[in-house]
Amino acid sequence: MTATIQAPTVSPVAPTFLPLYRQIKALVLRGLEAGEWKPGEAIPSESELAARYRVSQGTVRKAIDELAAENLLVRRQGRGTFVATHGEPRQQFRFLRLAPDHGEPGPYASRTFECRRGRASAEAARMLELKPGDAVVAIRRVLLFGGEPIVLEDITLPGAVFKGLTAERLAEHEGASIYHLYETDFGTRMIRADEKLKAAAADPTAARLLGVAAGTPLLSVERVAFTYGDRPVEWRRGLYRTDRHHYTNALY
Amino acid sequence: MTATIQAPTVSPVAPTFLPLYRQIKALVLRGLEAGEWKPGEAIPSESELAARYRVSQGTVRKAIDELAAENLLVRRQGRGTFVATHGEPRQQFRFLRLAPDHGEPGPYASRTFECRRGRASAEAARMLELKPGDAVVAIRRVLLFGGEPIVLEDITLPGAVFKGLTAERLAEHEGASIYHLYETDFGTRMIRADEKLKAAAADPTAARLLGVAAGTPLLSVERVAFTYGDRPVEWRRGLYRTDRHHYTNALY
DNA sequence: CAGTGGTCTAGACCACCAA
DNA sequence: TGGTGGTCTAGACCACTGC
Repeated sequence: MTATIQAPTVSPVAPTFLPLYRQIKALVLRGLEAGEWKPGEAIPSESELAARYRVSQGTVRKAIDELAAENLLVRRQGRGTFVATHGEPRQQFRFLRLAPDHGEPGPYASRTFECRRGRASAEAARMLELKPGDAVVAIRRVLLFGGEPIVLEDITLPGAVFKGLTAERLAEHEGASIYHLYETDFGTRMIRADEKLKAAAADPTAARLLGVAAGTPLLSVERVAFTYGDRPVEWRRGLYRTDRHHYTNALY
Repeated sequence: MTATIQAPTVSPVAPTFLPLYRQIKALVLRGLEAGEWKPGEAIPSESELAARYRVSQGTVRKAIDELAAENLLVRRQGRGTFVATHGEPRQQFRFLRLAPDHGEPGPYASRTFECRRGRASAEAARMLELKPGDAVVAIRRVLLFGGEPIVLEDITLPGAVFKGLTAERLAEHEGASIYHLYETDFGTRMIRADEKLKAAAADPTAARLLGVAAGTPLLSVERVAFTYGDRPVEWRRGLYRTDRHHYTNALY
């Protein structure tokens, strides 16, 4: 059988042949993007999708395999396949790679200093693919571990997407992942992020907020987070105290 | 068919059921570990392995899929499946995540200052799972990009594994990945590494070798690299200048 | 052209979960 | 017990490589 769900896009250089399971993957992805199934909900069973798309279950399976490998879906044997969410404890710290040098991680908390609406700087506009002057939301907060301030973060969001975001709403959400808030209150699911790390000296403000001396070396983590279709929806810069913590990374 | 290559290990908590393809994977892994096929060489075809292990080709395929996903094997359509190697250009910088802030990466070079044999410190012993006082090789070198010194690295290796390693041998190898040298000259293939990142102030020595002022914030990258069976075989600490470069990371 | 990996199918059966 | 994902098989055909 050489069923073709949609004619393979003929583009220069790129693959001249799009496997059926990739087409199915694209269709499921479109459903996810359109919100056909919400985060935490189950998508239809493999056999149901196979019937819907007129392909074998094995083909659907391979499509879902890839989406699960990309952390967009979560398979649970005997129960079904679910749309991934940042609400579950396991996903909570998926994007925060900080670990204590010794012992177990202490209790986590966040303190928001600022949450105001403003206009995108040239840099913010470039990072978020906006036009300079477009509306943005700027958040400044500190993350505490074991009661100690460890991370100072400046988060910039496109104002058009995050309309009703206030300091109060953030405070209510205290303790949970901010990505969960994006998901539940703004229908925006984070799926991927790029980070650039540097070492930087603490300026007086950062030094005060983190409780270190000015000039102390800090780990600077600049992150752009993306939702479906590689659309950037968050730009943040974090300054990490690394005297008793470190940023972990695994290479394969 | 419910063929069982080896009785599933009955262990507490752990899976009470080991799928056939995992057993095949373990067997292929054993072959890789034993050097049955050398880096860069082709392993037997899927059908050949299927016949050898008395399973279907699909089962072999799934085993190889996982090994390829872990970068231990490389599939090349129409040609075969090959043992991964650090010798190919594509693998060259797999473990070096540094990128210039602007423009293309400049030409790469390394300069080795020191390569001496010594005894493992308590810390080195812990990192490399040796006993304090065991033989080690200590290397100090600088990595240059576009002629500028950017990284200062101290590498510690278990002396028992790296017997004939000298500064001369390192110099001859100039320009290529050091992991390629480990592979070709010492039969030790790096497959995985864990990194811990911190910010640190440049001490006088580091400052001199990197051409910055003492106290300049540097990115400290501590890495333990592993070979088959999660055996640590390299411990290194790098100090990165991040005034015009940054460490990149992708989160999924 | 032969040989390799890559895709797709159809069907059987197993492991797991919830009701 | 029924439904879900997970495994395994056997066979067909396609895409790619090298001779």
